[in-house]
Amino acid sequence: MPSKGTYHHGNLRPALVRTAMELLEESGETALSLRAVARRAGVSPAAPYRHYADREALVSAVAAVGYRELAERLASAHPSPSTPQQLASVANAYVQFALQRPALFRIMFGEPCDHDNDERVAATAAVSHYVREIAARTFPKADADALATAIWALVHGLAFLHLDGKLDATTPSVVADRVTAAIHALLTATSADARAGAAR
Amino acid sequence: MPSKGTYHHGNLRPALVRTAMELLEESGETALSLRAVARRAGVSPAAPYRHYADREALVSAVAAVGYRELAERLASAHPSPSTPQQLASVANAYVQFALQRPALFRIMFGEPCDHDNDERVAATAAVSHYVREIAARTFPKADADALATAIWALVHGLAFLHLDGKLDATTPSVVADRVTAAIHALLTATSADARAGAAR
DNA sequence: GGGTAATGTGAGCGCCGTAAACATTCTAGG
DNA sequence: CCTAGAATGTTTACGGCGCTCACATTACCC
Repeated sequence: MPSKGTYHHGNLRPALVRTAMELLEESGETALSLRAVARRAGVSPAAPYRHYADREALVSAVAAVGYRELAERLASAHPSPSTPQQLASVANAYVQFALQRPALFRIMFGEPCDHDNDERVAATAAVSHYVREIAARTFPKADADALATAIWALVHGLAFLHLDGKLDATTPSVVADRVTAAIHALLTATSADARAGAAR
Repeated sequence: MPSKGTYHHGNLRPALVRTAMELLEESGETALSLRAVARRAGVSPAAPYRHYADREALVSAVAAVGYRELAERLASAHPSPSTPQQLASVANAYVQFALQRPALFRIMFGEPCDHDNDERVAATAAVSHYVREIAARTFPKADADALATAIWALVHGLAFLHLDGKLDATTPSVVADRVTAAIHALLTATSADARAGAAR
């Protein structure tokens, strides 16, 4: 039970990532400086170094919670998709996440990641595994790895192209339609399975 | 015919993008500072501001030549693809470009782009149009726009996932195989056309 | 040739990441 | 309980950055 003299913050480490997250949503990725985070957390510029080796380490921590939130979002779109439509809705959730939280998404994927961050590689591995599960469940006869890769890449690419305005996105619903259409095209690929499960 | 007293560089504007490009290849994107570019170009830190409004403007110029070089690369993979195999080879060129020049690729796609840069939007529009052409030629009966979007997204996503180590890439040839496999899956999608043109 | 626009310089502001030395608080072990 | 050390936070400082402004130099056009 802290909050006495305020010399020691009491719970800085998690507070830093939370603060960084807020700053990210409010002011974009360029504003995410270690000093700004410290300032907003009410602490001196050097304090964060007691908990994170450098700026990159903090950013990685933020990215890690981003991965978790993305995973939750996908799961809530559909807990365990096994039909093409369900797959499409998960794909949509992925792209919507990217569009609603562009700065976070860019931090997660838009810059080189240090491979020795366990928290981060674990989180991304989880997403990867999740996609693979979906692919295997939806198209049991297909090569799960290849299919999962293709699906993830397609969705990921859609997210990034929209994020960069390369696809003249307008409203979210237009984006959604486009995503669904693209997914639908891919689905038809694994013909045998798709014909059994797809609506049309 | 310059090179007298060296007060005036004589041709700074293009020299800046060239220098920036070199710096990018040698030292990565984080090292691409306006000051570093000016230093290497043998000019004072404030000089670039006579030619580019700010750092972002110079980066955009670099990105624009990146788009042109990417377009050349794709064209040289195959001038005007009209079969699935040719399409796959172009896709491979795209991913290889991303892996061989990661810093440039990230500058092109990994950060928000200002929409009022004519040079840049023109260049990206060219790539977009090129992809659409390929799609239309390879699968004349398909919805060219949707298909082009799906193909570009798939390839773009593959590039980025590899770039971020999300797909445990090993050798370039492994990457190539994966790209080809993914493309092949997508190709089968537009069933009617594909069955006429695909090798199997 | 001389005036004006284009181009480059220098000094300086405020921000950043990071390090080192120092201060305060927490926590175990005697 | 009390004290030594480990944690945690502060201060100060350094160099690099983007960017601006006043000024110097050069090029170009009448």
